[in-house]
Amino acid sequence: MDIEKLKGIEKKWQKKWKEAGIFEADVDKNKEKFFLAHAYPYPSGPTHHGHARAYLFDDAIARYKRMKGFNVLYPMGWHCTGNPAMIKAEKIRNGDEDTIEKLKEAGVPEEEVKKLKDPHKYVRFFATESDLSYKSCLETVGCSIDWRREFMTIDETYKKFIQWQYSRLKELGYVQQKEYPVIWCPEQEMPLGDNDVEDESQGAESEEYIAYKFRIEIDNEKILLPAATLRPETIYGVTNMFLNPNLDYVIAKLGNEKWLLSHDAYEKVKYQREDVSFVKEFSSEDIIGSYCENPVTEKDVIILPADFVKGSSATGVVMSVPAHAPYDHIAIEELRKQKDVLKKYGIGMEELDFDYISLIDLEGYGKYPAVEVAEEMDIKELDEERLEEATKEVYRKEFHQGTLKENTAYPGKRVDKIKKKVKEDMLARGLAEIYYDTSKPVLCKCGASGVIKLVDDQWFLKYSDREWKNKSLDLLERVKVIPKKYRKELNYYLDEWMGDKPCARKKTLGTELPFDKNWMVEPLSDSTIYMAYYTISKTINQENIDGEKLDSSVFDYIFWGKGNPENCKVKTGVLEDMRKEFLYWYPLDMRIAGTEHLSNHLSFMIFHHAALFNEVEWPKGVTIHGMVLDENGNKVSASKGNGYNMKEIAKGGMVDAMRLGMYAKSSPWDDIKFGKKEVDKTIENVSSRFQKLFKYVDLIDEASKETRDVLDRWILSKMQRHIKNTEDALDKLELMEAVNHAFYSAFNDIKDYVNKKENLNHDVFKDVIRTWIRILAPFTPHLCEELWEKTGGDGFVSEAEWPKVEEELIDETAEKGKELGDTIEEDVREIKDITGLDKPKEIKIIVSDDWKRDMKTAVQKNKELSELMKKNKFRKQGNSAVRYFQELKKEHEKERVISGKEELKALGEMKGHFEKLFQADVIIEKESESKEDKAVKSRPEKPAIVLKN
RNA sequence: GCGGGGAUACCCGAGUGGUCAAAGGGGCUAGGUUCAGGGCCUAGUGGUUUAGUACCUUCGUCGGUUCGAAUCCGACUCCCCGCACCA
Repeated sequence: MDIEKLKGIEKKWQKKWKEAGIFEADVDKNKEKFFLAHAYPYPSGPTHHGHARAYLFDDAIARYKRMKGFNVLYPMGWHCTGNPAMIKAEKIRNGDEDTIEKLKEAGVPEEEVKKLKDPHKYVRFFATESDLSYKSCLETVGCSIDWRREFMTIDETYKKFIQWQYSRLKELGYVQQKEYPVIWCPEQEMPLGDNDVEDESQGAESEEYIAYKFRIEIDNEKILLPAATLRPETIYGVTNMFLNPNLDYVIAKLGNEKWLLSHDAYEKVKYQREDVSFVKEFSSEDIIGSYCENPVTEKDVIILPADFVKGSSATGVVMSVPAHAPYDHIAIEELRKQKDVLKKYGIGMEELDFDYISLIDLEGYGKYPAVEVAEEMDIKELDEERLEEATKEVYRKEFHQGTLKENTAYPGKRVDKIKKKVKEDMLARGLAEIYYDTSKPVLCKCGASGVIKLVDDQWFLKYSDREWKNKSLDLLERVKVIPKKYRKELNYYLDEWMGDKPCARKKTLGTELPFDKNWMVEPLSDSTIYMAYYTISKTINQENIDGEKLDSSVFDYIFWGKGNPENCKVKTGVLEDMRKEFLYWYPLDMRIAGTEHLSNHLSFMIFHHAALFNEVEWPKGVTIHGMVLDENGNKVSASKGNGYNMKEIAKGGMVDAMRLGMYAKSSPWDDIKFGKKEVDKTIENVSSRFQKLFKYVDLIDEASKETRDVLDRWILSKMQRHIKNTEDALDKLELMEAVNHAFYSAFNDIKDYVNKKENLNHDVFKDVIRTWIRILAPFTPHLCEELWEKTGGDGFVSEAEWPKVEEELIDETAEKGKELGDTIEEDVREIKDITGLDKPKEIKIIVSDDWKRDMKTAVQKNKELSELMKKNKFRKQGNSAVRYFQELKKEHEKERVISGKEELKALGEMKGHFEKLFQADVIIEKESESKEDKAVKSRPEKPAIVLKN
């Protein structure tokens, strides 16, 4: 057999598997089921070997479980709802060259690219309909999927399933409508995600300011100065107000109140409230130098000029708290020096002579932390960057460690604990309003400036609901999380981090909310319990059930057993079948997803299962897979072009080599560095071993029959251990460990066996090879099918029974004997090195006497010297016995000691091998019968060795 | 900032109290397979040392617990990942 024959091997077996339908899973009450579901892929672009790795994890497990006798359900669907495909399609429609070029580079034929302007075509192309698609990728690498259950999330039938889910969640009170601030493009009138804004704007968030309404009278009219801050508690420390004399301000009517705002702020606030109208332009210079009233303390504070106040940030009205804000402190210091400015506004020096008001106690600082930090950092002027740093420092410390003083309404309270309450109190008293702004300026890719818009009819999933959270935590507690380290993180997300989540969007590919046709279900929110859909999608596909027939009563019956099947539009028998499938396959045994999905898909799955299903139907396992990085540590991705399309690898017939390499690289949940170069190298390396494997298989026929010697017994014993170790590793999902045992260790042993054995034992060798093929089958299925067939296996190896460990073949003595042989080889080599006796004519191996073995066993049992020396067999050895005793005391080994007879036998059986290896006569003798001086040096399992010329 | 994870020899990467100078792979070195190369095989790959031995130093840094630590505890330094309405 030649490695060349590997070409085409994948296709050959994939075709046979398909024809035989061996991965199609149906209800079988006589078999235990195993249901695993990988996160269904979002087909946004071409696939590569990075994708393959994630799914190969599942495949090995699915194949192993199948061989272990489980009825395995391994399905796949396509998550087509969402925006990226829509946006890409739109770009193609608009002739965006970059997008088109990238697709061509990735291998999309020119004439196809044009067709992808339709988002539905786009997702189909990358889901199933091309060599670049996910389906092609999964099929090419040999994933053992039941394709009859395939579906897309834009199928009418699936949409009905989603609508059922959302109706029921709403009935449970878990879906609610409320106000919500979004970053908004005023030009396009749509919310802006990070993908929609220029790079420098990415990461911008909506920030909730509290605007304190300072009061002033202008022309006998009460005007409010809304000073916006993120630190509501500092209202007690305000010494003055800052307005920018060079900025455009307006007076605007908000409800019944008149506010003074920067022009920019006025434009923004219109998106946050409906009752906003323009009154007039206003020059801040008219009131700089006058006083306004702090709404909380009711004290008057002076309005000072400040160039640094920006119109684009918050309201353009700034309250100054110099004791706790370095910026304010430095601004006042600066102003004190600017006599001409003060004079211009008629501000007397004495008016700047106010004391700072300290309101927060902070350990390690005096009354004015802001002043101290500014001094420490040696900030003397309005150096924006460094003041920003200082501000953060003060803010952080005061927030986490500070306590409010007597001059506030919250004396003794920790800032971090009371902040929220201060805000609520002030809002309740009508002294302040919420004002939203972006954390940094947002520039939309269309060129417009983003603003915060308050959407008032957004639908939310109420993940903040304590009862729901508790139920979900209860579910999590029963879930087996692999690897364990992610449980903590998951627990944190569920318990603390997750809040209400908007679950609907205006514009997206997907499903309408059943109770509000203005909204579509947001793409993450339709991927929560789809594993349940796999249990029925087979029937839906086969019976060609129309979406229209799937109203909520159908799902009520299938998933809850509620209602009367007679009243459903689906035929009763079919409905019963679906119900049976669901009951049989659920719960999900293993859910696989990437780490980035912990805080969304996986958490959502837990929440939604907790809400909608009985405890017995709750998912039982969550497993994380890692991703593939290239040699520079970058994620392998279609846009970077640093990945292989699987078809390229399949051409050489090397899919299995790549599979094995991937498994061996690291644990499935860890990231692996596996760039193109490394893929090439790995394939080269593994395939050379495959070559050897073929050679071994060919050897079987030439092998002769013999009685089983120590090497035969050893290799059989080792194979039992390899079975066991592989099995144990696979049960823990430790694929790397499993491959290390099943492939590398077994390979090394078999190689060793073949090298050392003079005449192969036909029976033994065949048995070994056939065991080997089976434990390798989950990893390299195509290759193993080929070899299985060649070695006369029945049917498919994919369906073969996982080899059972035959306890009676585990032979410790043979293992020890073989080890002994290895040690002797090593020792002889070493002695030759040291002595320079390069080609000894004779090698004497002197096996230690039995009293040494007895003493070793005795010492292992913690016997004392005095006790032992009472025995004749030790006493007659005299001093040698005492010295040996002391030597043994230093050892920690607790392994069984083999007898001198066993040792002699094993060595005898390997004598021929030694003679061949060293090209010398080998003499084996007992210590007591040897005339060599060195004989006394022999130890149990460590014979003395004498080389002679 | 919040939460989670990590630091192991030239490189990648196992290893959670003694059996650890530390798996496996790669690289490198030497020898062999006898004609070029590759492939394959064998051995070596912290240091000193020896008829097959023993000792010393080492697993981010500094301390601690222990008869004994890469492994446990504390502090520190550095790195990675997630922070949502987006798949």
